[in-house]
Amino acid sequence: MLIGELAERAGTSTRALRYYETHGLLRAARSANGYRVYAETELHVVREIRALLAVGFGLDDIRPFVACLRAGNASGHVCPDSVAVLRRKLAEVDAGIDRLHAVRRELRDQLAHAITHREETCSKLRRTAR
Amino acid sequence: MLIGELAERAGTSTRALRYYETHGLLRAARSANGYRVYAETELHVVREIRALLAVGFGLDDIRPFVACLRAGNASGHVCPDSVAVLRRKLAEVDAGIDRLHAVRRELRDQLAHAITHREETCSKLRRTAR
DNA sequence: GCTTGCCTTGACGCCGGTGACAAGGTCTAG
DNA sequence: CTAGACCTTGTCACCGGCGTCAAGGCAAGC
Repeated sequence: MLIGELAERAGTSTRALRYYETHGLLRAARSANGYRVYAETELHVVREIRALLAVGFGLDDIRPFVACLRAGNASGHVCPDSVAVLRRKLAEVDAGIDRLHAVRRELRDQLAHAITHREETCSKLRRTAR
Repeated sequence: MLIGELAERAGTSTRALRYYETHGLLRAARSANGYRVYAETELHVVREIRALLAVGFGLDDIRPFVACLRAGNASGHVCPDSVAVLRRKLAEVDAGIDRLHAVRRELRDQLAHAITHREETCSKLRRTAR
C-alpha cells in the first residue's frame, strides 16, 4: 500500500501521514524506488491517531496508544501508559471545564452589568454619535 | 507618559503595547524626538485590553470595547457592539463547555473500557515486554 | 517520446500574542 | 566626553498540525 492509498482509506492527506512519520507515529518500508510501502496494520494506527486528534490530543499524547497497538493489542487504550494519558487528559478536560465555567460566570456578570447601565451611559454615546 | 512608564503601570511589556498600537487598539502622540507619548486615559485602555485577553478574547474582539471606552464611557462593556461581542463569546464558551463535556464522556468511557479489558489484552503485552 | 499521475524531500505560511535580539538615536548625570 | 537608561523600527522564534507550492524522480499507457 502506497501513501496515496493509505491517505484515502484513512480519510486524510499524504502530508499528514508524512508528518506523523517524522514524529515517530507511523512506520513505512521503502520500495526500490524510495516509495513508502505501508503494512495493512498501519491503517488502524492512522485511524487511532485521527480519532485521538479529533478528541483534542496532541501527537505526543498519542504516541503511547500507537505503541500499544503495535504491541499487538486490539485497542490502543488498554496499556498502562495509554491509561495514564487518558487519566491526565480527563483531568485536563475537567480543569478546562472549570475554567470555562469561571469565564462564563464573568461574561454573564459583565453582560448583566452592561445591560443594567445601558441607559445612563449610552445616552452620552448616542449624543456623540449623532 | 512614555511607553516604559505605561508598560510598568499597566503591568505589561513595551513590546505588547507597540503590538496593540499596530493593531489599532492603542493611540499615542509623538514627541519631537519620536517617542510615543500616552494620555492618561490610555492606561484604562490597556487595562481593559489585558483584562479581556485574560478572559480569552482575541484582539479583534477587544476593539469594540476600546472604542466604547474612547467614546467616553466609564466601562467598555456598555456599548451595543461590546454587548454583541459579550453575547457571542458567551455562546462560544457554552459551546466549548458542551464540547468538553462530550470529550469528557468519551474519555471516561474509553478509560472504563480500557480498565475492563486490561487483564485479557495486556497479558500479551506483559509477555512481550519481558 | 510524451503525457499523466503517482511519488520524493524541502521549505514557507498560518494563527496570536508575545519574548528576545539587533542596530541605532536621545537624554541626563557625573 | 562618556556611561547608562531610556526610546525607535525591524526581524526572527515560538507553538502544532498541517496546507501548499517547488522541483524533481518514477511508472505506465498511448
